Amino acid sequence: MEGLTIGRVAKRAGVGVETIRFYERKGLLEDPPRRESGYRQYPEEAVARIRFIRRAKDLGFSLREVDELLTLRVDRRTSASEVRRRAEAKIEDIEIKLAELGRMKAALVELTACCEGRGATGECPILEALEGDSRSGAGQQTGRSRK
Amino acid sequence: MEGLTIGRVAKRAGVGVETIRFYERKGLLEDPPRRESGYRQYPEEAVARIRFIRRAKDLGFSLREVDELLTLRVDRRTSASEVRRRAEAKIEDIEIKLAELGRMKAALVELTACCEGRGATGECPILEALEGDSRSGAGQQTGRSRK
DNA sequence: ATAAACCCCGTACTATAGTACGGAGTCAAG
DNA sequence: CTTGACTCCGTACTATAGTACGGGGTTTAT
Repeated sequence: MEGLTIGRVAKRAGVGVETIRFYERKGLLEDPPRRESGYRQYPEEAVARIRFIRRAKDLGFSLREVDELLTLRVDRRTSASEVRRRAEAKIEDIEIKLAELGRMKAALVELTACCEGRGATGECPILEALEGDSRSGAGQQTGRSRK
Repeated sequence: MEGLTIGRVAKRAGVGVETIRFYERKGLLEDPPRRESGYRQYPEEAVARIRFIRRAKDLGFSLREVDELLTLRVDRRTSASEVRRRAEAKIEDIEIKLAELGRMKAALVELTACCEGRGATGECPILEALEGDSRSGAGQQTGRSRK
């Protein structure tokens, strides 16, 4: 048995078969070799690639951006300096995300501290925690009406 | 002039007017008070709230998750311990994202180092950098436990 | 007081990222 | 050699997150 079938890859990567074919159509996964029967034969690395796509997507990158990340490599068409420039841009994107996630986490941590400190009657929503502590009172009332 | 018009809020938050109405329909923004003419009147805080929604979305949270983040507050319907539990779950989500972003950044940094070192003929794609290094840099302690 | 700019609402359309369907061929076990 | 699971392909459908449109009323700047 040469290579993995699409179903096996899907299972290992934790996605559906359809998703793999979809990524292939989008150019995120290159077309794998086929058996005579037409069945796709994937190398082991395909699993890592798909997992990467998933992770990046969950971090707020679009599939287009993921593709840009994945094709960041030095080859005959792309100079090292060009790759470097693009990689640095991506690093900056990531640093912004890291900083914002950090702030968000800090706000949540403060919020849990809030819960600890007061009883069941505080307010302390995340936005206040984020802004530092704007002003007291003035709390918006949430008119709950889920769509 | 009492409060901001939807257009002003949109401009300050960096979104379109339609997006604000959309968030309102989705329950992410509560229905603001109106003038007699029917015009929405927003308080200043609405801008921060919309910016928060945008940031969180760019970090890979769905609008539903953003809503969950925004409604994390202690009020009469929600006990402090419940809020605490939910907040802690969110903190864990964020820590996972932080760890993955950290790894991704490390891989990109290694990639740029690659570009530096070799000429225009290397390969060194991001997946290799990710799988390859394994034990240098990448300082995030991910706490692989849980779930 | 008039025109430009803004806002109202509902509806319809778009892009992204999948998911599902269905008829046909293929593979692995019993 | 048959059966059931898996694969092929194209097409169609879904959910999410907006965007655009169009016919009106309202504000505001000249």
